[in-house]
Amino acid sequence: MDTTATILHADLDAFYASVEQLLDPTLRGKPIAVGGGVVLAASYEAKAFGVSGGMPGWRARELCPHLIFVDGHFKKYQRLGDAAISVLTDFTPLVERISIDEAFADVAGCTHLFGTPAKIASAVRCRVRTELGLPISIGIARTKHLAKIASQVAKPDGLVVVDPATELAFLHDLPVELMWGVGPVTRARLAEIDVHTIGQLAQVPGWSLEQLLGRAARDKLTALAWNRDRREIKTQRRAKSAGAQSALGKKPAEEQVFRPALRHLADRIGTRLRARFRSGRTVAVRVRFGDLRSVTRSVTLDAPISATAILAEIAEELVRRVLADHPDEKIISLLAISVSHLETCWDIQLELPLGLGDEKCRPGTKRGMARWSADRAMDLIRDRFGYDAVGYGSVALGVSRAVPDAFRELAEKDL
DNA sequence: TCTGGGGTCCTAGGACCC
DNA sequence: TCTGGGGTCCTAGGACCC
Repeated sequence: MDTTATILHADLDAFYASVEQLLDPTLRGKPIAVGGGVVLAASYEAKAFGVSGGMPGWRARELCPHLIFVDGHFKKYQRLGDAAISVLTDFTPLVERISIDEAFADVAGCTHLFGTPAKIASAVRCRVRTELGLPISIGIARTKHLAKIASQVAKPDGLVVVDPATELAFLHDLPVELMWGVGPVTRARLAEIDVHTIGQLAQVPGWSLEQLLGRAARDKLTALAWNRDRREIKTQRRAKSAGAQSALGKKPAEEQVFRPALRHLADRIGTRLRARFRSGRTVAVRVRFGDLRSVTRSVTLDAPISATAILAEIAEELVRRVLADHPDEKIISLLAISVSHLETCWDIQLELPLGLGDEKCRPGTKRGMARWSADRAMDLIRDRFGYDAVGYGSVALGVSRAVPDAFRELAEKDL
């Protein structure tokens, strides 16, 4: 077993809000929120009032009357997030990016070049601060789980090293909600049996924990509470599904509402899939009603698909099924489509110029292949002239964009 | 004043096969 | 006629993460 702490977890502090304060110095030191209807990110000054991401704007203003709302500079987030990650990759190629603003790195192989992990982390923090102007917190430990917790403890703008000799002592005093996999529901369930710290969790008998949380959760949490995290750094991760969703406000549950919305979602997903020569066998829709309860329906096909029109037709049929099963629901507030069981079809790319489809990969029929080709032609036009140049544009469909596409793209994983 | 959008993983029941 | 058990896949719902 490794006895030295070489895993870094680096996490940009209040990332979007920090970028906005960087771009506009008059915002520094003030409570700000990126977004409007919904808070997408809050500065530390705003968090001090209880403002947090995902919160409705009116609620945030209620908590913090002087809160300043700013529009996001989403393209800049992507560029600065990439730049911060590339500071890490200047030290080691063993970097696992978790999201726009967060990554693990294993520096075991480069300490002879750059010094101790703590020294490397200090250098990373210094460079991100001076070159990009952003605060970043880093945790260092022997495992990913511990490093991640350490970076949370280090925030804001700090560095915490967990000495391998005192890991359990460090871990066991902390509240359970710092563990990866413990959210509001699990935290509340644990509180019912008077378990609040990771140390207390570690003492709960296995059968009791299984009864409370299920077997997988028990196994995961006991492993983490006893510091038996065996996860390795994964430099390449491909998405297992691709989806898109759109909040609608309160709309009547009718064809003329959900058809254009589903077209637009199917188009977004199809475009992404085709760009990476991916397609999927399972299509799922989610319909959220007026009271925010939601229902899903899915279907698994014999052959994978990626054509917008086919995706849209299947999604429409699934939504009709949902509405048929819930005849009393008159209002829908959100629609989502997700495609999973993804496969890669490189051969379709090679044969496209000849107008031929590979029997294994095409969606069922010649018609499917024709649609794929038409979609690809549209994709190529958009690559040159922009997304709205052609096709089922959201404007043409009367679909409102609650959130800019640039923001959506920040959360997309590699297909 | 009523809550965004991108994902992953687990559970439980049922169908179906051997 | 009733009995058995294991494995895989699909579906719906839910918790969680960023």
